[in-house]
Amino acid sequence: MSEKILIAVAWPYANGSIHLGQVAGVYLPADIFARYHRIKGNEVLMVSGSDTHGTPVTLTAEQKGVTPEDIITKYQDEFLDNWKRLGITFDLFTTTHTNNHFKVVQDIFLDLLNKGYIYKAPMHQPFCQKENRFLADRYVEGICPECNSQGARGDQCDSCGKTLDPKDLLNMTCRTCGNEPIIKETEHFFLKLTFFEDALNKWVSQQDHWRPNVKNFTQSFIENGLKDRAITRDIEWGIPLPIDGYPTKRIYVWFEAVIGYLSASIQWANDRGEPDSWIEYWSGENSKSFYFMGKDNIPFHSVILPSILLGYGKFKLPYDIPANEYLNLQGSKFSTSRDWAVWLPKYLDKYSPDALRYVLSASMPETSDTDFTWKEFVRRNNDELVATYGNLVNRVLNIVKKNFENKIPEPTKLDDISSELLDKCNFTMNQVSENLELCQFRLGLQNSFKLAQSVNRYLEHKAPWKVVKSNIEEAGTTIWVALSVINCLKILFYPFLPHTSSKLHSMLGFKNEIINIKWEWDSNQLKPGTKVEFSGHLFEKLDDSVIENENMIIEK
RNA sequence: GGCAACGUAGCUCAGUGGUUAGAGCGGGCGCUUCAUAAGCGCUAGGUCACAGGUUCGAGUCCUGUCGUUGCCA
Repeated sequence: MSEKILIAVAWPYANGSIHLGQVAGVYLPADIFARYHRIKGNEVLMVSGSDTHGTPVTLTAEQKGVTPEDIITKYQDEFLDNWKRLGITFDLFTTTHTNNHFKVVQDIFLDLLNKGYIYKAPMHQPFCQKENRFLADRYVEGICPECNSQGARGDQCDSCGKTLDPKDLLNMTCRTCGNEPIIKETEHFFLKLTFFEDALNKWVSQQDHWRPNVKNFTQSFIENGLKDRAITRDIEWGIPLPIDGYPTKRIYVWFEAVIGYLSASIQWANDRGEPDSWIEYWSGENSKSFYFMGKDNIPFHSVILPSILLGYGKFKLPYDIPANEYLNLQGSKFSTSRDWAVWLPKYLDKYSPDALRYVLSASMPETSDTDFTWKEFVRRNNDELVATYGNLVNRVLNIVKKNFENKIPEPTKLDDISSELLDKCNFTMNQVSENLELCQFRLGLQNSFKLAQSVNRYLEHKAPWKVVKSNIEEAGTTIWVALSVINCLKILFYPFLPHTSSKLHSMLGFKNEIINIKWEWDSNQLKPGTKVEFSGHLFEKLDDSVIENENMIIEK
């Protein structure tokens, strides 16, 4: 029976380009998972969108002298273009700046307010008297009380790295007008996380299928004591409160952004003209939800979102939260502000999407931080992707071209080694299936790759290029076996390397689109006599000069 | 300062308390030559950071030290 699989993917801030760290940790694993489940025959809903309401967005807009709308439009367009080129197949990639999202968030806010899970309380914030507004953390700067350096922001000192409370800054000034703000009392709405502590604790302790890092982190987060958190701010950019009397307050991003998964699901259902079709994904018996994100986002999905869902009461809690660690760049964390990154749009302008998908899948930070270097990128592309897989397809199709008039040969009797190799296809399909369902993407890729190596070994042993001179039937059988396994590789690699599998699909003589394939393999899928067509190498070899050139760009 | 994670082959990384610690790449030797100088086989290479402890048994669990990184105040 087919399942409903909700794939909820963390929302990128719409104030800068996507970098490879985000691809490796979030978007690529989500897409591999989605593609697998789709061809497995499950119904998949994969949603995400631009996070448009954080202070990063307003700050970027002010720095560039444009409106926040200009910024989010620009990056929303860029993200959509990037997903298309890299092959990240969202069912909907929306933004948090839509009427639908506003309405869904406000409904939930009201519901939780009425039930007492949201309450009002006073707090103290910096206030600029000249501009007559409260200042978000990043809108104030001053002297760091820790290291005495100038220019520390309200939330953090860039010089010593300490995180700060704005009211501790010395000589605090307003970042836009330069005046000294006062500390003023204001009222805010708080989410009563403390109320859900016991329920959360019980729920988390039962999640034995979670990754250990996610479960451990969440448990210690809860054991350290949850605090009710303010979910409103005195700002202009964001979602207004759905109650009278607070025209200058907005709902804070970390409350509304996680609700985006729900509002996006509703939007998706409306857009396809079946307005109730989202419900099964959120509350159906036969549904499971998976939330993909980087490790910095774990508590938002394992504590805050579940609290909101528990309070609202109608929907299932996350089934799994396969958060990844970080992909570092040459040993240091990717950093947007320091421009220490490899940017996805720049990458896609120069190199192939599947090369990146392969390299990042092979070194996906599933259990610990991993490292991206251009040297390793070129090496994996050339020595693994091109040499083992690309060359395999190349050499086999070449023999078909030279000796079998570009037609799939007719097999005769199979010897043991041939049967064993065909058996290994079924074995690998099951193995990789299990890997992917457990979100072990790196292992799944490795196991698929082993099958490609087996075919190379098989060819070495059978030497059809020799046998063809004396016994064309036997050579034809060998080539038929090799082609059958290559057809299996096409399926196995499809979640990882969709563009390549698509190309291979038509090379093997199939006329339908790749999306119509199933996660099912049978050696009879290849029909002897079918014309195959070699339409160029699957992968391009990269010159070593790429390493030097790209290193110069990131270290500029 | 507090907390957490990590430290395994030259490099990048796997290793649910249980044989002699693994893979890929790189190194060395050989075979092959259909193929994008690709492929296949063999081989070398480890005090599992260090020191204690628990255990019949520790890379794995505990304590401490050193080192790296991240998060928080």
